Amino acid sequence: NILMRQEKLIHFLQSTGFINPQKSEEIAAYFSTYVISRNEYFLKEGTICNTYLFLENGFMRAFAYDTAGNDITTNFYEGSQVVFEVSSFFHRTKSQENIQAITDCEGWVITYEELNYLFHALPEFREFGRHLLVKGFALLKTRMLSMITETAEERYKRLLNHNAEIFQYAPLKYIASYLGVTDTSLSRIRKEFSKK
Amino acid sequence: NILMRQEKLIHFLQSTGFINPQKSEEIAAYFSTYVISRNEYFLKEGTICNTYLFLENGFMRAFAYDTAGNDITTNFYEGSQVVFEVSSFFHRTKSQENIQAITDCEGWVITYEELNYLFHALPEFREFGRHLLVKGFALLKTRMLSMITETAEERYKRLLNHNAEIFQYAPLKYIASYLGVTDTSLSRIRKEFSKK
DNA sequence: AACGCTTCTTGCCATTTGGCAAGCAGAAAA
DNA sequence: TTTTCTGCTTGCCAAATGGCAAGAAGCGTT
Repeated sequence: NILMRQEKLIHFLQSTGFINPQKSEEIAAYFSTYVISRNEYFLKEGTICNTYLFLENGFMRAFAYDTAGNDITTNFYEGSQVVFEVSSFFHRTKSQENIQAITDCEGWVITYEELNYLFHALPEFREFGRHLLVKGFALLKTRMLSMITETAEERYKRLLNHNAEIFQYAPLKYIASYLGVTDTSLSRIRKEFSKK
Repeated sequence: NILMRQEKLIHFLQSTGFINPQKSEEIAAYFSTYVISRNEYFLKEGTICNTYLFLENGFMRAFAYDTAGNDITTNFYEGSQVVFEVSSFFHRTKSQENIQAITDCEGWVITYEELNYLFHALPEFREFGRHLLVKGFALLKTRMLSMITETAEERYKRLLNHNAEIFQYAPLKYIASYLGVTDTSLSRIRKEFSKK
């Protein structure tokens, strides 16, 4: 039974308080199942992000290449989060980022057209969408401030406290570039940290 | 004549292509004039941001305090931009940031209630609002990537190219914390840069 | 004009982080 | 099983950035 399996999605839709249980099920019905294997791409740079994914299980990461060709992790995603490239999705422009599964993943998706239809038809879903967007914005601002005011070790601790599970699945180099240090430095930071 | 003086606002409303000239004037009519003198606060931390400001002339900056009590500039604003703290405004929560005029400023404002009314009543204004939000998000992502991949000197050059006017009005220390360096270092970077 | 205040620069040295390369261990592939 | 590849660590040294304090320069106020 499909509805049964949408439990997490329905719960997520209700989580902000904008959408009541009945509407949640209604909205969830628009979503299709989505699975992706480890190392496969959800989004490739140069393409337009057309899929709005609710990630139910698994881990993913977004990354971009800097001018020297280094792979920089820009974000990590874990279960019960939405995954999409905001700018490409809403502005219908080519993405500058890649999004890749770092474990096998399962989730639920709708297309841009479907989402837009729902936004126009359901004010509460619109509010919900804006809430997520604003929350993501605020999170990024916090991370920016952390990048300016904290040392690499403090940022490491912060990630360890808030997203400990990432460390079980992502190789060190992915985490290092996310924290804004080299993998060499992160290895040393981790060594220092383990002494304490 | 008020309408005359709203030229910049009306032009701004049309700039994304979502709002036609007639609707622009209609929407602009909801805005009230706003003036603020140098060093005065548009928003103080601990209060809820209730004002959506279109800045017509002047320069402002947002800043927060880190755990050591240092004042960190999180953003600069110049004419023909909107100024508000996204998270506080939309989530109705206390702001963790301050926003301050760094020159005398003039602009146009609406309240949260007015903006919300317009969002619900006018789909095109809603689109416009989302467009700005997404654009701000994308800009912050770019800045984050720049913070990770570029040296302080490169970030300095980038700011100089994109927001040269800021340098005429903001003291060095404001710019330094925005770039993620100390004012001492920025002074040296600037010295090195001027040699070339 | 004189004073106080802020801003900016600079010297000295410490700390943080990076770059490179070697080595090791474990996992995946053959 | 053997081979190959990837991920992680570590030593050595360089580069970037910070912390502190002194001094110079500019600005506004009285």
